[in-house]
Amino acid sequence: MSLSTNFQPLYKQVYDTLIERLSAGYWKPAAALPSEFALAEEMGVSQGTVRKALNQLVAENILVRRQGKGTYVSEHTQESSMFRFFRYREAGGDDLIPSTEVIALERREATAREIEKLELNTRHKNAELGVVEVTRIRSINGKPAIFERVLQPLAIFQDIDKERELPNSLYTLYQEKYNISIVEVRDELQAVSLPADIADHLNLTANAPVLMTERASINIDGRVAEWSQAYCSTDNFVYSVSLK
Amino acid sequence: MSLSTNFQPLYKQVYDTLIERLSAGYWKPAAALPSEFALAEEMGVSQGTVRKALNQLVAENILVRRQGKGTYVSEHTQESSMFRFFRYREAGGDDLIPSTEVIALERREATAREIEKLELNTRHKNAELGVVEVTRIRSINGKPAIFERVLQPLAIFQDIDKERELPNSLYTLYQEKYNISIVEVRDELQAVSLPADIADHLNLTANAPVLMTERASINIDGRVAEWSQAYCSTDNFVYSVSLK
DNA sequence: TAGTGGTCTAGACCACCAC
DNA sequence: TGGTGGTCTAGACCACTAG
Repeated sequence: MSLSTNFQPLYKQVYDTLIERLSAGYWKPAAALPSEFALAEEMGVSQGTVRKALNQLVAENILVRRQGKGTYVSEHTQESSMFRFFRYREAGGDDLIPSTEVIALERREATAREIEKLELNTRHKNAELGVVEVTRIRSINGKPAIFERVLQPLAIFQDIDKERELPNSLYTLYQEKYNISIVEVRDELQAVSLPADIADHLNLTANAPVLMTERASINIDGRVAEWSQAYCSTDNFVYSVSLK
Repeated sequence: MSLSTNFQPLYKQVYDTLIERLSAGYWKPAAALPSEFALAEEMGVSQGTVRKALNQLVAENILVRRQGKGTYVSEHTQESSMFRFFRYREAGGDDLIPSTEVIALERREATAREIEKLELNTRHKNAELGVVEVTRIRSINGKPAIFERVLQPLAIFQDIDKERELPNSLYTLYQEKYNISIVEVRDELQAVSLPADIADHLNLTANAPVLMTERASINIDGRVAEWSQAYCSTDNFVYSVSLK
């Protein structure tokens, strides 16, 4: 076998091993990892090589390091999830914290388009095609602002429709109960006329121009874990994003 | 004087020095920097410390490294600028390359809001408040899709209204002629009703829902270099972005 | 005081490129 | 063949944390 085709730097191999363990839930959220020297000895590399892999994971917000204490699995708190992935801001730029109310919850089969968006067909033949659809209203300063439908594949979130209560930011639940750590979201935005049936929920007139966002949320293992669609009035706020 | 308050790691000092030189145009776009060892000797640090600073600049797309050849200043080509900062995509996800037509060009005073957005007041008292406003139509597949107004402060872009021709992606011009390297853009998106005077330019009906984006473009020195506003129909495409 | 991560150095070896 | 960046190691010293 040729080595050149398979060659991976040691730090990359260490990185992959760590990702694998984190994906498998080997270390729980907020848990401390072994020290750099301990990991280095276990994997048979130098401490500097482990450090390089750890720094990469820190850059991806998967780990956090605290000088003098240790290296920890990032915890998706309500606040950090909001701050990181919730992109609506006041026109001035101030952060907004929405409150959230679930208005419907249904277990059903995914449609063809949803199967594609959730990449359910690529998993395996005879894949579980059931999903839970959660419909929520998110309010800002007490006023309804965002109408959102979230799709959760049952293949990933077993019996999530049996949860007693859904938190404001679902990602904390995903991490704690289902070993799903969202590390990336992919948004697609369009301006559309507000559908009449949604207008009621937002106290807006039908056909008002609203922002429609579709979001695929990516797990640490690189696969789509959740897909959602939202309608948002941008009369009082903006979708704010920085590209580097 | 206390050292602790001013303490900066060596690699950070090297980084700052390099940023300063790049901002000043000490190295031109596409130019090769000295080798790691040469920089290390010049700055009195080890090669590993220089490497850490260089890698940071590579991560920020400011430098590119080619194994066996050297380290170069990133060049803002038409293609790379488009791919990096132009976020409109077909619903399927394929890249779009717009063509661009300038329909108006005016030199005038900035309004109060524009002064704030361009941060002209923070530069110095008696700052130059003149701007050039370029109005452009960007077409995709030959059909007008985006109506855009770009504001260029004369304090940064001297006599830019005298340019014979403006390229499709302005950032290449900024880098080549004005020593401005855009390293970040901050977008704010809203859904609005298409104003009547703009509807004509886009062959759309007035009041159609369109995406309105406001963009501040940030120079390598961290300051706003350009501010623009655009109206875009999203009937056939989406604004696509990934958050990590 | 002991253990952790943070910085910095020096040096070895490899892969790639150009002459 | 010589110069460049890419990887890896080993070790020193510092700063922070906790008992």
